[in-house]
Amino acid sequence: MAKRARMTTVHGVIETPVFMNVATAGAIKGGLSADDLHSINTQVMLCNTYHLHVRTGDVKIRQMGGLHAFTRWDRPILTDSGGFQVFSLSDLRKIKEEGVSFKSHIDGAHIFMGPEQSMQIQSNLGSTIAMAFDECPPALAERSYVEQSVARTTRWLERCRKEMNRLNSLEETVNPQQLLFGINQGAVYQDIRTDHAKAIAEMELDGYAVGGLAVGETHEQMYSVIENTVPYLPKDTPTYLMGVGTPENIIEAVYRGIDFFDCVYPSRNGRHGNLYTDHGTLRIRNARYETDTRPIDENCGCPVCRGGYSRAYLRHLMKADEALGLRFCVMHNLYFYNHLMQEIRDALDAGCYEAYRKRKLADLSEGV
RNA sequence: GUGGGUAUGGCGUAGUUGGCUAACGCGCCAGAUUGUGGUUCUGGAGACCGUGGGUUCAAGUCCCACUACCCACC
Repeated sequence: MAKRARMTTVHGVIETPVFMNVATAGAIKGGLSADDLHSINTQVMLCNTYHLHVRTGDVKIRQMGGLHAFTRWDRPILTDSGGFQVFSLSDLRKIKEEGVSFKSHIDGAHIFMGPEQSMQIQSNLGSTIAMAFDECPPALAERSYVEQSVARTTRWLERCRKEMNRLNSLEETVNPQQLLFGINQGAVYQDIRTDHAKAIAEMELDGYAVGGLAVGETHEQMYSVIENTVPYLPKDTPTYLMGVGTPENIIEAVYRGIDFFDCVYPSRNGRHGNLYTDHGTLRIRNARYETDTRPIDENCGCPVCRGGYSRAYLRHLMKADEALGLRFCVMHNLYFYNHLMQEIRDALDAGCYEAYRKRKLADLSEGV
C-alpha cells in the first residue's frame, strides 16, 4: 500500500509522502518566517480558511496579492476549509443544509459559511490546494447522526466542486489552477466510511482526504478506518490523513497508503518544550538539562542543533519565557518531522519500507 | 553594645483562644494535548516547623537560653 509519488502544482513539485507545516493564521506559531521554512526543508504550508477570514480577511489578503505574496512563501500552500472549526468551535455554531452559522471567536460577529463561501474565501487566498467544506462529527457520534451528516457532506462536496470550477474560470482569479481535495467522513462506522469513499471517488477530484480521525477513537480504530477507506479512493490521486499525528501514526499511515499529513504536534509540543529525537521525546524544561552542553539531538541536522545551541541554553530560554526559545524548539521539531518524511521517502525509493518501519518504531520507543 | 522583630518543604508564605495524617503559590517530577488559544488540565515527590531545654494529657503555636538574619539607636 505504501507509495512514493511526485505531485506537480503551479507552486512547485510536492514529493510524497509529505508532512505539511501548520500555519493556521498565516504564520508558524513560535515565530518562523518563510525563509526559516526553507531552511528546515518544508514543502507545504497549511493555513486555515476560517481563521484568515475572521482576521485579517480574505478580501484584504486578495488585495495584497493573495496568500503567497502576503506571507512571502512561494511554495505550495494548502488551505483547510473551516470545516474542522464546525467541530472544534462547536459551541459557537449552528449547522443547516445551506451551511454553518458561526459566531466569531474574535469579536462575536455573525458569520455564515457554506460550501460556496468557503470556496470563495479559499479562492481569494489563492492557495495551491483548497479543501472541501465538510462537517467533522465527533468520534462518538451516534450512527444515525453520522449517516445524515455524511450525506450532507457529500452534497456539500458537489457544491464545492461546482463553485470551484466557476471561480477558477473567472478572469481575475488569484490562482486559476487551484486544486480541490474532497474529504471522507463516517466516524468509526466502517461501512459508512467505505460507501462514502466510493461515492466521492467518482467525483474526479485532485485528491482525497480522510477526515474526522484522531478525535477520541483508539489507534486501532483509526488504522482500521484507513484500511477501510484508502483502497476505495482513486489509486492515482493523493490521499491526505487530516490532523495526524505522532511520528508513529505517520509511519503506520504511510504503510496503509497515505501521502499527505498535517498535525499541530511538532509546533505545539515545541512551544511546550517537548522535543522530538530519534529515540523519543525530550522535555527540555526539566532540571536535568540545566547544565547539559549537548545539542538536542546529536544526529539532528536542524539549524538549532547544527548551530551548537546547548540543551542548557534552550532550557534557560524556555524557563525565562524568551521568544527565541519557542522559535528554536518549534524549528527543531518541524525539521524533525520534515526529515522523518525524507527518511520515509528514501526508504520507499530503496524498496525497504517494511524494514525501515520496524526499525524506526523500535528506535522511537527506546527513550532518550 | 542597646532596643525591637523574624526564624515553617528549593524559594515565598498560611497556620484561628495550644488539639485529628502541617496548608497554599512558585519550583521540581510524571502524564494529557492529533484539519493550533504560546494555553490549560491531571496526578506525584518533598518540611517532623532555626538549635537546646521547659510547661502541658497534648506545642509550629506558651516560657527560657543560644544561634542566624532584618530594622532602629549608638
